[in-house]
Amino acid sequence: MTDQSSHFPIDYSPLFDYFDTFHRISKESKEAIAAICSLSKIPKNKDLQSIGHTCRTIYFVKKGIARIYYYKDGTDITESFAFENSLIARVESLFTGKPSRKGIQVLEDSDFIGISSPLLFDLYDQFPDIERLFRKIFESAYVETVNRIESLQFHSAEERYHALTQESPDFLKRIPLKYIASYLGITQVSLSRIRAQR
Amino acid sequence: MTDQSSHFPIDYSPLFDYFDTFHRISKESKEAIAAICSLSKIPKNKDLQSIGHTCRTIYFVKKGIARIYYYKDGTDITESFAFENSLIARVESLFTGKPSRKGIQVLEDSDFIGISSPLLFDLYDQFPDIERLFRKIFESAYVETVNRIESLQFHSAEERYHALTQESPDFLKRIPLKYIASYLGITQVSLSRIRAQR
DNA sequence: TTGATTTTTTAACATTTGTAAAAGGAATCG
DNA sequence: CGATTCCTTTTACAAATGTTAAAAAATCAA
Repeated sequence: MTDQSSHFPIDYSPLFDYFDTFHRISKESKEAIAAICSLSKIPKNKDLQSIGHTCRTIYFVKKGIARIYYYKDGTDITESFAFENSLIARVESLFTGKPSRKGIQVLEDSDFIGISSPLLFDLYDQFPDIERLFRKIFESAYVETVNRIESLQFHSAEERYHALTQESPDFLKRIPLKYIASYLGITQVSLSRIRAQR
Repeated sequence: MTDQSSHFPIDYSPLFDYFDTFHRISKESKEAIAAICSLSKIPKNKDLQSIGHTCRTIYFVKKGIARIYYYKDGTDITESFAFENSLIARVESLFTGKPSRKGIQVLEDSDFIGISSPLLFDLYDQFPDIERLFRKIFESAYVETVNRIESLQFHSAEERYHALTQESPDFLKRIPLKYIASYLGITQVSLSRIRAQR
């Protein structure tokens, strides 16, 4: 446990409110989940999880923003962002057990509730409602990812940028453009050009 | 039930062998799944599922190839392919219950085992091992999709083409290039150009 | 506040990819 | 077999995006 994590009393209500939007679970199940959580406070620009380690924690963003990133030929690329009241994990490592080539970096001073994934998966046997809850959560994330493929596969960079600004104006206010560019699959220069026209 | 589907005795062994690679389920669970399956034989170039309908069937490809496709500004775009011994479904409709803008077309004379998804989801309550099986199947599909995003987000068309030819030589042998082009996120002309160099 | 650092924009040019049209090949069907 | 249709390649040109470098703007820290 680092000095950034703690087992001091945590307010789990935002997490459980989030869970409720997918599937309601019993009081006992909530207690079982609470027992495998810890709080992490990470300052701006620091890594919550570093590249090369296997993903063994699913994070709920209580406050702040995080991004999953990796390097392609030395260039920093953002795979995804997570705002308040959402989960973030490097699923390609979480579900395969392999080390991740990706890291999680924090873009503002942020608070996370970390859920130990090995312990969580153990709970599935005893609490079927927890397994169902996370099944639904990841099914929903899967759908989002499929829709993102459609966006990358056959929308122009300009279309993707405008879709982003309309759907999530928060992106522009809170995330540096250099990170948004690679998220959209383009360079920072291209993004500047798109923003300049009009 | 169309004339292309039947409830005549089906050989489920390829399906259950496939399931076993994810999670072993009981004999009773297998029987319960078999009870909600039907066989579909679809001739080359016909649609297995047409655009506009809600996805209520998960298909296992026993023989042949299928692709999920849609139209973007009048252009036919392939989202994904499925070969023998894999599942295919329009998940963005399956998990949301909304009508799909996508269809499933068959590229060779093909045989499918169709699993009714509403009936399958009903089985989850009675057979937790079935829920776990499909949880793992879709987690795995989710991981594939995340990896595909990485490919589309920051690999050039040429890199994507060469990766495809190396990983799945079957693609080139069995799938028309016009479908492969849009799957890679490029035009047919661009693909021809990439193939021509060297 | 000031100076240093980081982020964003701009410019010039190279490369990749798209578009449209035509030609060549391959497959299909009577 | 021949004719038709569909698939793939090629060509020429246009548009989009990448690369590199520098300038401008914004942010950060002392």
